[in-house]
Amino acid sequence: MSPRRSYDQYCSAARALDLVGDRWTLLIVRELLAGPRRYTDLHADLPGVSTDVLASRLKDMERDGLTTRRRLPPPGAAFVYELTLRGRELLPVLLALGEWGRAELGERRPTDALRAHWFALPLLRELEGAGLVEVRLEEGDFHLYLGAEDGPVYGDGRAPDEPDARLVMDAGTCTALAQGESSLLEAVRDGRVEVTGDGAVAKALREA
Amino acid sequence: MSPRRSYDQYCSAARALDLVGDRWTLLIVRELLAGPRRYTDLHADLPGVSTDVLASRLKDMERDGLTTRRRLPPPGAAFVYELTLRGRELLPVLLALGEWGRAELGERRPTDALRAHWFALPLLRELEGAGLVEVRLEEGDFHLYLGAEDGPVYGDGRAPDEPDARLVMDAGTCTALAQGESSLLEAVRDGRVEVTGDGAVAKALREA
DNA sequence: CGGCATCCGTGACGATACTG
DNA sequence: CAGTATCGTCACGGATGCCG
Repeated sequence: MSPRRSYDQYCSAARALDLVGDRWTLLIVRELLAGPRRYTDLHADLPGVSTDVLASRLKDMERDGLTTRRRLPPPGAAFVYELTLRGRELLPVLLALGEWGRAELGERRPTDALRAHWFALPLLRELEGAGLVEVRLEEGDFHLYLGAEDGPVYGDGRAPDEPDARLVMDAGTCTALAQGESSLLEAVRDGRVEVTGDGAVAKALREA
Repeated sequence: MSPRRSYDQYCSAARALDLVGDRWTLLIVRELLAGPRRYTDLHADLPGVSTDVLASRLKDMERDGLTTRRRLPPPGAAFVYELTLRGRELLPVLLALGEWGRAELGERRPTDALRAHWFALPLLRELEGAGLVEVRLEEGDFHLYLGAEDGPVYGDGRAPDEPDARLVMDAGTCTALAQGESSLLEAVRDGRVEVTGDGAVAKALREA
């Protein structure tokens, strides 16, 4: 629990940084945009964060209305952390940061951790309103909920229902997309992304 | 000089936070969006930052290509710090943070510092493409460059040239705008903002 | 006087160990 | 599984000193 070290500036950006400017906080938000996660899962997908800092951040975020802590129903009764609506509204902040950070991404360094759903953020803006999209990579699968009013923005693993589109690509194509070196449309056109599914987006992508 | 504490994640948002996630960095960017500033001016407009941290951040930012250090011409030959193009590209990040932080702004606390040009950020999106706009508040004046390809995004004090529009408002109206409680258009319509000038925006605002 | 560098006390951070 | 406890280290904030 931090004693709230505020910038004490009457500026909305400074106020935002008072709440989400601490180390790890925005990356926790990025993880929780994938839906409810348990403490251990968060810790596993945030390599480098110490257990006490993660616990402290989750308490701060709950106190500040960004997350809620909920007990899962009996079989497997664990606690999960979940973004509130207010927390999910941080998506534009992460999108802006991710857009800016593309130029710094470069090639993957040997020390860089990687999770499949981290590729969700750069794809979000290219698939606006596409419904449910499943993406299969060598590193794993994830899915995107596009146009959803509430609930998670993306999720780990395969889509829970039949997706409107399914994208299969190799690691190189995926990193090129993440770096902004090529657009999704270009990658599809070059045959580097295999598109299946019956949704409108799947058809639009195949026709392009 | 920091030994670069990276998140080591192959994610563009994490990469961005590697560069601008340290305390004070994004607020220094906010200050430099107002154009070249001297060390002492930065220190004065960032109450709470210690001298060594400010010097260290400026070095890091220069090394990372966000800022440049330049010597002013002879009369008053001081060093000024200035954003590079890459640094100015952080504007969308600050806009997203500012938009999200509006809900946390509330009334001004007794401990809150305030500078007139901090009100520039919330006004930027409401005056898109408006040219040169001067704003006069009780706390001081500032001006906005809207639609400029490069150069500062806003500046302290009155506009250097005849502005396309000049806005005069009281403190309450300005804080209401900053909080998003009312739009600029509404405030003009309610007679809480006095609009003068011959530019297209000035006329459009007056007619609304 | 502007632009830092140094020193120092406090607190945040990261790693590991441990517990209900 | 979900954290708490402990500890060494480093970053931060404040004050002061130095040097052009």
